[in-house]
Amino acid sequence: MRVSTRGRYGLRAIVDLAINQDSGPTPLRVVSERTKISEQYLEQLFTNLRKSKIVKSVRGAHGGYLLNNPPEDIAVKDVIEALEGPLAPSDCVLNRVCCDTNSDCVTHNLWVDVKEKIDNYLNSVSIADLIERYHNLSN
Amino acid sequence: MRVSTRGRYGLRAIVDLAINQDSGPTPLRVVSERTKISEQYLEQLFTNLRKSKIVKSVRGAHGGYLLNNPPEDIAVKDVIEALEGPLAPSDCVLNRVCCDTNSDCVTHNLWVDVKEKIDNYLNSVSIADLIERYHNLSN
DNA sequence: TTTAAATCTGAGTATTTTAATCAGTTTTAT
DNA sequence: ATAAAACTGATTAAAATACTCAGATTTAAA
Repeated sequence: MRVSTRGRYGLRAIVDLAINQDSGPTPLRVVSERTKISEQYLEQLFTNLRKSKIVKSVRGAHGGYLLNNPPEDIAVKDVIEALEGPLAPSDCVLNRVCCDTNSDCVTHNLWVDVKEKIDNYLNSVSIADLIERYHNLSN
Repeated sequence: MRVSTRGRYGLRAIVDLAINQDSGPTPLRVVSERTKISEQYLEQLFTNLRKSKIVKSVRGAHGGYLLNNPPEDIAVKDVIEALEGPLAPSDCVLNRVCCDTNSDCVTHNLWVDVKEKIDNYLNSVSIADLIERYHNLSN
């Protein structure tokens, strides 16, 4: 039950973008320096984030990435799903066909419920929330 | 964010044991037949379940496994943790040292909260609950 | 007292997933 | 022109997962 580095690194990168978004597009070189995530790995992650409309890109010299929406309107769930696909404790949660070849097997609904709990929570927390909570810690 | 087959298969095996526990110890051969999980893989899983006191074993001919407690008193969380160790969306949730080498990094508390949500839910559902919910579906 | 059914033990292996790199091409401000 | 940046697709290395294999040990019953 682990979120992969794609999701975790990507989320940290998005938070980094959010904090520094005033100064125009941020190149991945800079995000890489600040987050210590390799630039090439970030490129891979940002391909997904762009396709999912979490960020928009500015190509060429002085280009970089910008958030496509204000941090208040980006849920953590959006970012994680962009990078990892739908969260599912078990494959049977996504497919019609159940894990047990029995369409209403004993444990199927449990995993559906677990997914719902996680989805609801990650959908309730925005990038702005993360930043605010972080600042509150320092007080 | 997936529960491995260890956890999912193990849970199904425990439910199978719970349903059939009246008739004395159940050998893994029989659990294997009913659940379609290979007997050798079940052996591996039941080693963990026994060490975690979820089941007790009766060795020798006519032996098998029994639940160590009534199904009402076994939480799904107990079974999953016995088979997979503590659930953690990120390593930093378990270690003192945070993912970001910064002891209060932006995303750390998020993963702590996710773990808490999952733990609380899986702790609130017992094996007896699973069976009851399953029977209700058939009505 | 042999036999067969079962748990128990530890190793080994094949597959899949994850994490990351590599080698470029294309775009664009200066 | 040049340099800085996004973009693309392939490849590789490492780790985790999902098993299997080959036995040793225990015990009820014939």
